[in-house]
Amino acid sequence: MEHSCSGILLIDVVLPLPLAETYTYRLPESMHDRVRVGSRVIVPFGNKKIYSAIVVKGPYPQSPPEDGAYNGDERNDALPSGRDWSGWNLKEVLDVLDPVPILLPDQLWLWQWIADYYLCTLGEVYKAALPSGMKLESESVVEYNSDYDTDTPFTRNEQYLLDLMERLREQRVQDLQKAFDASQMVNGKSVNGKSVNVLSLVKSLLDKGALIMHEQLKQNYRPRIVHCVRLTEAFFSQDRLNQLFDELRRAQRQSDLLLRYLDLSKAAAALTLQNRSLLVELEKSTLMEGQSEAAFKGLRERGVLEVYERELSRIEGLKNSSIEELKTDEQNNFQSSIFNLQLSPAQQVAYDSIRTAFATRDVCLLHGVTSSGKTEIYIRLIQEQIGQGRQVLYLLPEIVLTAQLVERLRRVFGNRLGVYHSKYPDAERVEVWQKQLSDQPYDIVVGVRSSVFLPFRRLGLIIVDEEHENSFKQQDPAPRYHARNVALVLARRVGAKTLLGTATPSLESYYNAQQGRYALVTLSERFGQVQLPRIEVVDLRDRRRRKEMKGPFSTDLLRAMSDALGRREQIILFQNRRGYAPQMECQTCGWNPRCTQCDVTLTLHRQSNRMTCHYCGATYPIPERCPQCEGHELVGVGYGTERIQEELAQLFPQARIARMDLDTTRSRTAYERLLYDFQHGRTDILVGTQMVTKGLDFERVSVVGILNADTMLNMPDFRSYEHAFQMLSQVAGRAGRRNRQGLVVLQTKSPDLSVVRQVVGNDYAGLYRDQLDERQAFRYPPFVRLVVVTLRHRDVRIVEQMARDMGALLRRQFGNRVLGPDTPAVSRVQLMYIRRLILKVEVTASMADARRRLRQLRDFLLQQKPYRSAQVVYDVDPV
DNA sequence: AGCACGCCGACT
DNA sequence: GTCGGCGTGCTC
Repeated sequence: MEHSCSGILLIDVVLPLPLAETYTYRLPESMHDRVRVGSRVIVPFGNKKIYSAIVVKGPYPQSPPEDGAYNGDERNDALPSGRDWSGWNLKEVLDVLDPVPILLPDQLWLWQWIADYYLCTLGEVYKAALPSGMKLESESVVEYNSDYDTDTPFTRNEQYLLDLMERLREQRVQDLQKAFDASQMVNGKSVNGKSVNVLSLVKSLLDKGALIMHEQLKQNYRPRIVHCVRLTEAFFSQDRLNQLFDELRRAQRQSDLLLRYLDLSKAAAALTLQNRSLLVELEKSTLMEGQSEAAFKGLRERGVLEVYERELSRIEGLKNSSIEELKTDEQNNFQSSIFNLQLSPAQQVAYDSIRTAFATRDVCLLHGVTSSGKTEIYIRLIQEQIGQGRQVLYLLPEIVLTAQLVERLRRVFGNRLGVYHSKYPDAERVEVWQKQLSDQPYDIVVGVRSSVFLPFRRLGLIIVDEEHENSFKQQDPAPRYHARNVALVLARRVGAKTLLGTATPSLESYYNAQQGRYALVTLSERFGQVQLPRIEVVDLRDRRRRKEMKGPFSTDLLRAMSDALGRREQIILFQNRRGYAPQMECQTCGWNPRCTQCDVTLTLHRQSNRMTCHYCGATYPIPERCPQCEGHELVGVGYGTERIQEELAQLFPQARIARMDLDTTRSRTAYERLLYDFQHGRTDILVGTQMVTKGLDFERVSVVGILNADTMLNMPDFRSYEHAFQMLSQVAGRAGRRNRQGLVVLQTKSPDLSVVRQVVGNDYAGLYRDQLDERQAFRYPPFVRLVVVTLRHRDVRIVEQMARDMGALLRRQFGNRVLGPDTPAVSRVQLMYIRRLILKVEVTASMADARRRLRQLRDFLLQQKPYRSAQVVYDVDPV
């Protein structure tokens, strides 16, 4: 088949690397018709590496016709126009992965917008945008050369490795050392306690030709295998099961798990009719949501349940189709109540207002107090969009995306709902992506930050729930994008509406609403006549003086807690520090252990019995004696969640206490189990960090304790009051569900701060007014845009000089809109010294112009000899 | 980001 | 004398 413009065709691609440029490759004739903008291709890059790259331009002829008839792809005008490659020996594309592009034109446009706005490269956006299973990268593999004739002499180690390689066949270079060491271990060899450098052995063997090396693409996509669970033959009888439940009287979790299995698999019907085929196939992961792995093991060992593997077709997940059928009675009731979803009068008014607003406006801010039932309104809006053949993207901050919410939405939307979550296996994300490209995409996708990158063909609405949450902003690797703002840009591009929902709007969004840029809908009534909690402020200094403190607990709080426990109600305690004690101190000389790589004190963790740096993650053993004075008494100072939990166990020995923080929620299952147990009343007190503040709905929580609000109130950040208000209001909102008013005990040393009064009075308007005045007076967002410039270098003197130079250069361009350089509170992380500058750009000024200058400045500075090994990071619109 | 190339310290 | 440390420059 002849392509319309035969001859040599080129394409420009972006690689998944932090490189500013696109790269041009020659497209072999056989691929001419199989590549389009948005396709992935395999290309060689550098000496040996192979990557999957994304086509951003072409295919286009090598030399444009004289008359200039060729315009390139009109959607990619923004990309650098082709240059003359004649005389160059361009590399060839090795393979085409997607004849049908995996990116839609609007997405590529969005990538470019993000790269421009957030001052990063397209490659960095590529890396963030695609699930890793879709970004292939090669790795070096070495192999025994069987054609090799053995007359060259080898050293003993070489011969040893060669023998090993003959047995192992293909090995990844990065795994070799491990394989070598392991083999030596088995053979009881020890080379004077010194480890052999395998890499150099490999190199000499490669030189001698005894080994051969080549590049291999990582096999990242595997067909998805799911583990399914079934009841064994032996227990497939009503009588046998009854007997079993009897045996399991003392194994609560096992019997719960079994009940759940019987429930979800519809075993009841199957058992009554003695017909196995009525059983619904059940994925292990579905069964295990919130359950204990140990309990599962128990049932397996009893021979009750068995596991089998099943390969899933790429698109049609078993999970979705089966879940839809799995309905317990409770769920069925819930479902019908959702389907004839009766909105309360207040909800109805809000819903109508949003619809009216959307008739003429593109963005609407829904300001609804905690527990006002925003989700029901979302569901209505989603149903409406689906009814019109449009798709919906529902963005949530990571932690709020719980099994709880997904199950609830799934009951309404069944297999029209997709979930895009970083804690799910990557294969799942790849599947969601592929499904979105298929002709039967999900109508609604619930997802975290990165789901703004998913392809949608008919996007009608983006819901950004908990709009104020800072986790929508990506912090560390570039692109440092804000998913809410990207969502707004995407929606405008594709003509979709955006709904921002929250109980505590970010100042920016509320300001935009006040300015008339967004419609504003307020929902100030809690759903089902639940009252807002009463907030009692406890003055820590006063209680300390009056000796009314037991460790970190005021007697006020303890009284409220024991009352609640007496009524069999639940309690949430919020302490924003994980670990046992945030600091350690020698009782004799006052010495504090510090991280060797960072400028911070170490946190004591009792669980691991080590000291941990919360900045770089390094851990250290606890020294026996103080290295400074030889003293023996090294004690933890202050309270982290671990210690709170421990003290509670002393104070309330009968209460069941659980802790929820980064350390107890490493895995998704652990996280879900904590929530599940709390929700089902298996836990009385839940102690936790920020995590407990996020949109979790529990029926029986009547007391919320904030142990120390001061850490939040004293942050040296112009947003600290805004953040404190958000966090305190959110955690307070967990208290008080049905028929009883909840109580929040807020402990602080500064009870008179206006922000504390505003939290108590649920006075968002007051907070907004105060903060806005301050932001205006001191020129902070939303009146200016900020760009934080961070400089890092291993050498203090260089970073300091560089910061001064950067300051001078910035001031030459931007005058007094520059603050700094400053030394941040944590001035060194992972051996890198840090300095910081802040640029304020008036919202009326051209941000595009400022960004261009910033790019130039960075390039210029990094070209200076002493600064080459420095890092310059721009954070646009920091949070 | 890799990776190769190139110039200075502690070891077979 | 060499191995190997990481500073520097390049990748279509």
